[in-house]
Amino acid sequence: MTSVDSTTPPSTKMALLDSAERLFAQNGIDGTSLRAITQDANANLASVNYHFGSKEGLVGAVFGRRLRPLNSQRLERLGHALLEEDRSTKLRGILRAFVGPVLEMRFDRQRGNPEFIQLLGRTFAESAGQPRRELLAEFEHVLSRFLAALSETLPELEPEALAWRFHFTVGAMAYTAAVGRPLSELIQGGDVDYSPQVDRIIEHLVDFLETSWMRPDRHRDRNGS
Amino acid sequence: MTSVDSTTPPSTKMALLDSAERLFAQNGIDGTSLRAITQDANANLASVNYHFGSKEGLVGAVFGRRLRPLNSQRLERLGHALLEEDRSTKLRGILRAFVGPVLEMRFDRQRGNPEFIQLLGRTFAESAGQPRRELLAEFEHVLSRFLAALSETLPELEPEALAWRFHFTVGAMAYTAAVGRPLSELIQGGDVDYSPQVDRIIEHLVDFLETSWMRPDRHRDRNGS
DNA sequence: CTAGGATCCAAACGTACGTTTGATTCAAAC
DNA sequence: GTTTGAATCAAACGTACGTTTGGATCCTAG
Repeated sequence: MTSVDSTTPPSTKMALLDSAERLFAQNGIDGTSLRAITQDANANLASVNYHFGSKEGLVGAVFGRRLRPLNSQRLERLGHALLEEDRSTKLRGILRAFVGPVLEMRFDRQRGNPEFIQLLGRTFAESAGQPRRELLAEFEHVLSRFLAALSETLPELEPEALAWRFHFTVGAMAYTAAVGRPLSELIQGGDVDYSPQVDRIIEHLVDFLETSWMRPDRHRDRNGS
Repeated sequence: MTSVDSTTPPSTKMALLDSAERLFAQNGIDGTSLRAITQDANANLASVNYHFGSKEGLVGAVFGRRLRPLNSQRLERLGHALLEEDRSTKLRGILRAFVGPVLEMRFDRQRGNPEFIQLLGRTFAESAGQPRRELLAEFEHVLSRFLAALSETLPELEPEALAWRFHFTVGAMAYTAAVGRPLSELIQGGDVDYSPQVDRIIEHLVDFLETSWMRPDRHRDRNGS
């Protein structure tokens, strides 16, 4: 379930990727030692440097393995969404194409890799202001495609409003993916399994976002500070 | 400007807090060594353990110094907002009381401490799923007060919808505070100073949130999975 | 059967970390 | 003028880290 390719035999390389992904998500990248990873994967300490060159190489491999399929799926769904005619339906489709794959990978225990998404959000927050260049490059194409789609669907929106709304959209999604349960419950210390509710959570979020995106822009002639 | 109390002489203790806050925000808590902090503060390596007992003690002091005033300000503004009669105005007031102090502290170079907010968001993301207990305890009271206020203002909202909307609200705010500029610009690598636009950003976010909060709940009889 | 490349492994290397120690400085109290 | 306690300081302690090394082991092609 954890290995991305179930046909190949369980190689040391894959075991290292799986262990690293899980431990990175739990304790952070810097907080995870190669000793912990290799021990978890039943591999030798030197195996990481042999297979990936360095710890940094391992980090890149962990991200690349999941990020490529994730973004492909987003773009494919975006393509379908753009075929819609009704404006509201199209908007919902775009938003769903953007947040769906991430939240499914986060909450769906069957097909998903919850820990990778947690790692993704974590890494993004850690690098606030100046994200890892590799990570940003991987996203750049996808983000611009979605921005273009939203701009076409809501042509009356000014660029500034578009930018901020997209920003808040990413924020709500990333935070949901990173924290994984409502804050209110986090306080009470509950322990509910949210994996059966994936689609419900996605609909909650898409509802939340769609409403805000449809709102007319009121900031045409205000001034800050 | 950085020290919280400008009347007292520049003590080693305050210098350590200031340096730690800045370096923690830049490189993370684990990524910042006591040697870096004490060097930055022109203090001796052992001074941290003398004044704060341990590195963990220093971390707690860094958070406590800013968190107390921040949450006091939130509750005070919440009190004023609750005096409003018009529902929409009251809702906007509550949302502004919640996100305003954080974003002002993030973007306002005059009165604010941008780096602390960055540190806050970062720490929250790092601890995804199981935040630092101290940090959560500090917030618990504030969060429940805001949840109660929102529930009273929008009594027709079901608890689940309320919980998720509040969750998305925190997400959009936290992400904005952590990243600090629109993603679209982050890709292009721009270098605009957003500090003069504090109020504008807050209004964008409050608009975004208010619209979603006002939406009627449509999930009364759906089922997940 | 055997060469040779890929893989694994135990051990060690140098570096950086948080913390502790014991001496030293300094200013107020008596 | 002496005492006392807080504050500072250089130095060292033990631990953990990422990486390197060089030999052992495995597997496959010739």
